[in-house]
Amino acid sequence: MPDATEDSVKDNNDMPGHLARRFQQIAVAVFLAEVTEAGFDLTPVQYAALATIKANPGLDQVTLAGLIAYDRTTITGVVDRLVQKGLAERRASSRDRRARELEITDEGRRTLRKITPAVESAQRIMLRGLTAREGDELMRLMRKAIAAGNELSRAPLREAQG
Amino acid sequence: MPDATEDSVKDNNDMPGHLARRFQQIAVAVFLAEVTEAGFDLTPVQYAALATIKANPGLDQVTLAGLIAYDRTTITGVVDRLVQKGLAERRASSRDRRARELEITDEGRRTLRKITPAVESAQRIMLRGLTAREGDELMRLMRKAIAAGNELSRAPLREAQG
DNA sequence: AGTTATTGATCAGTATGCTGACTATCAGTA
DNA sequence: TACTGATAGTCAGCATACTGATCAATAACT
Repeated sequence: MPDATEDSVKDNNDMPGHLARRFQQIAVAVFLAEVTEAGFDLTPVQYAALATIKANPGLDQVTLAGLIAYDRTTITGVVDRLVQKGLAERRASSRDRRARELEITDEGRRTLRKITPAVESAQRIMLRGLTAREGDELMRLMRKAIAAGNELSRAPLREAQG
Repeated sequence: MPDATEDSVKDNNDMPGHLARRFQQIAVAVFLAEVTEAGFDLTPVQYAALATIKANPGLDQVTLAGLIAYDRTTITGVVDRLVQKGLAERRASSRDRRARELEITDEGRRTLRKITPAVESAQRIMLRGLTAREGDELMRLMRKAIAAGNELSRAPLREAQG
């Protein structure tokens, strides 16, 4: 029985930060379970990076980081592992010798195509307690809160520049 | 300009998992910014653990993990750091020699009391893009989704046993 | 009692994420 | 052209989180 006397501390369930951590924790677990069961070895971050590389061939790492709101220091390791698995390639840019151009490999494309059902299944499972309308509303509210707080983390979302 | 031809991959903003990661990322950044500005050095996880230890004196690490839905292997390091900072104590249990009983120290109590405004401020800031009603609704939907997915992660929420 | 199963805690290993620093390179300007 | 500032990428260090293993101790069962 919790000792709540003179307690200015709210219950965890009233803390959006705690709920966010918990929801994300479940989301990651569901993603990994579905992807593993489908026979693949790819984390949520690696999946997002690979899909973004495919959609934006030749992009550099900073752009990739901005498109999915990672820290640029995290991207280094993520791309390392994608390259090591043969799913992506990292080439020196000809226009800017500081930059690396990223490309998806055929194997990466194949993986992405075959993994999609598992990923979509995962998204459904993590919302399975909600009605379709509630799921949409949850996503809308998260999008809105995220938009307002975008600049507050070190890794804000950045649009690709034309 | 993204190449979306024949793309079965949905936009990131339609993926609850991605939105969850992003929202949590902002939540952590806001928490750390507020707490640091208030002059403290405590992570969200450390704060949650410390508050739970205070509310449940003498609890063991597995119980603590269950109350805030951490993995038990993560708790070891978190408690290590709380002890090292002098905010909590870890004692051998007399009833079960495998277990450690956790207690908050006076300094931990003092820290918790003084840090509370910063923590509450952080919770407001991470919802600042939403109306009060929307913030409540977001929390309600997250709670509902979390309840349905509780058993899907390795670290589900567990009630304290009487 | 003796065997088995379970449990509390820790550890090794891996993968995010972050801060802050550093190198190499590029861009703008005096 | 030399200087200044900004930028791309990496690295060291730290703190979550997870998987799977191990050890000691307890609980359950025969």
